[in-house]
Amino acid sequence: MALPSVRRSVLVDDVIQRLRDEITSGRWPMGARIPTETALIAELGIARGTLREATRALIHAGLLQARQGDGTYVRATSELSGAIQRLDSELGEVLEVRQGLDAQAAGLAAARITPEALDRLDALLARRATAWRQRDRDAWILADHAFHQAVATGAGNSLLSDLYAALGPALRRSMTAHWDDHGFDGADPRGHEDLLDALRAGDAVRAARSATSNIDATGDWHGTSSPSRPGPG
Amino acid sequence: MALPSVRRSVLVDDVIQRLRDEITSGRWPMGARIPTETALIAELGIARGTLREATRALIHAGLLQARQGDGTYVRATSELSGAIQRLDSELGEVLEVRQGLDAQAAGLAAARITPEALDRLDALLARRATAWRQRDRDAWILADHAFHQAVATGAGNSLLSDLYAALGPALRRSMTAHWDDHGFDGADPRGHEDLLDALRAGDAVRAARSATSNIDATGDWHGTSSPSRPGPG
DNA sequence: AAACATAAAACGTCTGACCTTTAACGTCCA
DNA sequence: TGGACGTTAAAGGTCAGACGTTTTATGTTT
Repeated sequence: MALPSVRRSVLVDDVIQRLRDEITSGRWPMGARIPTETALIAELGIARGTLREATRALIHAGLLQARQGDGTYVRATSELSGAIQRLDSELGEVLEVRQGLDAQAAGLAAARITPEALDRLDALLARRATAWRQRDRDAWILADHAFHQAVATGAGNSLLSDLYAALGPALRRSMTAHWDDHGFDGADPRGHEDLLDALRAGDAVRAARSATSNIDATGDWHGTSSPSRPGPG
Repeated sequence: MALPSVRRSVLVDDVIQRLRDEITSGRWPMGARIPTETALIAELGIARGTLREATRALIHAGLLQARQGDGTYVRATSELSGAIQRLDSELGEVLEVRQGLDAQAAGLAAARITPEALDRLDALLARRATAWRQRDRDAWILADHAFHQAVATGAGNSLLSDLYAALGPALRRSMTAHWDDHGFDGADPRGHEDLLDALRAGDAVRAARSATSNIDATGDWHGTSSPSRPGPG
């Protein structure tokens, strides 16, 4: 017989899917405490061990977080972040990937970003500049990353946006580390005004070039970056 | 008390880490059947439920695959692939992300790829051309993807390479779907000779441009692609 | 009002049993 | 001899109950 087996689904997988749906659908929002094991057992009509296997899978995936004596909470809505962090890549590698995504995001956003998103980018750029003037490291990193993330979101590609978000923690760590090594001298005083202009003009080529012009962790093969200062920005 | 709790590690997490190490270290190679639950219980000195929670986590992550009545097998060495597939992104989105990674990979590879890798690229290109002449869809898709993957690997960035590999299944599905819609007419008869030339010359800018010149699922903002034929290539 | 003791609730782990599926073995018959 | 078939052992899947550990809330005391 070559019939590839009906493969009656494994109960645990159904439960995982069920719990996952509650999270991705938003019925269990970020940060919320999900029902207790006892409650879920009763509602789903399964044994505790089966439920625990399901929740453990989602905990490992990064979607849930269990706290003994307290409860289980929604920690994320995508498994990408956890998976990427488990690779614990080197900082330079993360920056290189970010650069590729940045360029693509900028190019796509030039054609798709909405006026409202452009306004938000403007505000984020202002916050970034303020943090710079005040020499506020954490605020600057946060604003810079929020700007880039907003561009990625403006690209209208949820996979791209999710990927960028998943790289977020590693990127912030990278930024902080770089900062601790070089201080404010190592960072880029320039803003992203040029990129924002390009997005406003709908100029994809210029936007893509601008997005990568002042980040370069590996040698400046993009040709437009200043060779002497390879800093995050 | 503000002491953020010593948080004595949870046993299951230790077990997960232990199993994960066996996989990533290669002691349990791809496709191998891992020891039986009974054996692992004895070796680790834990209860069956605890072990099952650990294995279930890795099963959901895509590293393991359990088959009732048979055993548990190593299915992958990275969790990225499973996480990305669970997003079930639209085909166009995957192609856009691929485009960004392609450009970055090509640019980096121009500076880092080894002569041996270049030879391999040459061979893959030949295979790709042969498949095209013989109108062998599956062989063509396989060779094309292998070429791109080899470029990504040649970039000397393991995160980039892993990401590209993780997108593989979705990309192949995308290719196949595109093919079923358009047949050989929709595909790109051009090869990647220009890209290979650029890599050989160490010309990063040309390599990056060439990598994205003939893929375009979203409008040809890269400026060098022919506007009339948006096909995978 | 602050500090301490107590109890309840939630997740963590263990034990043992039984079910379902698969693979391997051995037997039987053409 | 070789294939078909039935048996059986082994592996993962599910259930049930018990007890441990941690956190939070409660309530009492000083």
